[in-house]
Amino acid sequence: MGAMEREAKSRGGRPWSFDREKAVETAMRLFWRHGYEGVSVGDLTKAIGIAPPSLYAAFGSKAGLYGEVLDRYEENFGSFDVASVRSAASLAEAVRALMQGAVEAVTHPDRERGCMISSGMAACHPGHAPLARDAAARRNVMRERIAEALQPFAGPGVVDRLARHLAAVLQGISIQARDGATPAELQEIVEDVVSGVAARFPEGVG
Amino acid sequence: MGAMEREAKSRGGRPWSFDREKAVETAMRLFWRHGYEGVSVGDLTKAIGIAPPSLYAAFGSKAGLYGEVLDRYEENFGSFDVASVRSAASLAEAVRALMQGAVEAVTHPDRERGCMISSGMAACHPGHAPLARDAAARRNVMRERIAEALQPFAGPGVVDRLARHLAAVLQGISIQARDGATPAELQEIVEDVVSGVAARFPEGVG
DNA sequence: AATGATGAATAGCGATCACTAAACAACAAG
DNA sequence: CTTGTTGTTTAGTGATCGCTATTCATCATT
Repeated sequence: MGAMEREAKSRGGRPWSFDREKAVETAMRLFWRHGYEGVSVGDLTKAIGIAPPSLYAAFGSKAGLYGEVLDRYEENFGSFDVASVRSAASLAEAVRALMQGAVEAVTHPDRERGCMISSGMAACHPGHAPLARDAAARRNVMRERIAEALQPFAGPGVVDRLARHLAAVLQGISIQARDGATPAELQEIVEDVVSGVAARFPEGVG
Repeated sequence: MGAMEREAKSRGGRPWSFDREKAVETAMRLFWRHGYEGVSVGDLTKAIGIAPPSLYAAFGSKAGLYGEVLDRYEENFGSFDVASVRSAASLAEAVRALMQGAVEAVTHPDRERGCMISSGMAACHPGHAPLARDAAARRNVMRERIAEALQPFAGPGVVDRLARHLAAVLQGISIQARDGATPAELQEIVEDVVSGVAARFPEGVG
């Protein structure tokens, strides 16, 4: 049984001179703002405060660090409040809860604007195609998570189709947030979508 | 009056060895697929079939060529069929015409998928910030054009707000088209948006 | 043909890219 | 201590980046 998880048992040797978590966080800030191709290894090492070999020893490659950043991003910012969505009183209210959370996330004053997953790695150098595929896969997962969260409110056909619709709106909201749209303006989009859903699915619970 | 347009009057000297229009088209294909930072000057000169100095003589810089590509892109693909939108029978039908055209554009089998403006230059190296600002400005113009096309169907408040909503959906549709969504799937998004608009603005003409 | 203007080709600029070999430093275990 | 392990440091690797000085080729004009 036991999941043989050996606690950070010292393996001997020189300890890390930098905080790995903080390094990922620093890299996230850079990648979030400038994208994968807009950040060089030199930018990363300078911001983290280490030399290139340390970065490669810890993360393998620039792409490896980027992957770890995306994992961390999804853990911290990529997931909406599923509970508040599923406990909504109607499909329209569930959509509102979901989208309001997203608007707050992409316009949070203390963070970079936009969503790393929604509008990240849209186009890139052919050599980075694996990263682009990974980004597309993460967008797909995001859409599936939206569908799951809406499960209680309608049948699978309606839910999957609506999830794609909402994913599109959220991706557009991410871009407009980057472009400087105000939270109020983005909230208007949310209200319009909610109104449309409410009109088409009046009060019903699947 | 007179728009002093002097026809391609030979100014003496060696003539261009390459077709400038075709060069822009070739560059467009590359930038469209791989983004600005994903295409090198070497890629461009190799694809066009010229040496770097010729590219710089003709376009000034990589960024200059990119700008010319975007101008050309907007002329050819960036504008929807305004006439068919404005001649629609209702606001909902106008929205359908507008969005259907966009879906066909971003999933055209003979062209690169997605929209260069909608999902281009979302994040980039700080040194390319002017290009990112230009891209954001073009997205803004796109939104204003949508609003203009919808003018006949509602008051300015409704139209501007709806234009932002539609712009977001179209930006998301561009990303999903790149990610491999089928035209039918994207068309479902359109129908959902149209249904919502129809429900909220029944048959009315502003 | 001679002249002047213009584009094209060769070759290479300095800078930066992602990445690493080799030597040193800091730990645990013996 | 010595030995082994591991991370850090210095100093670079070759490749590629966007771009250009120079020279040559091709045109219109004289």
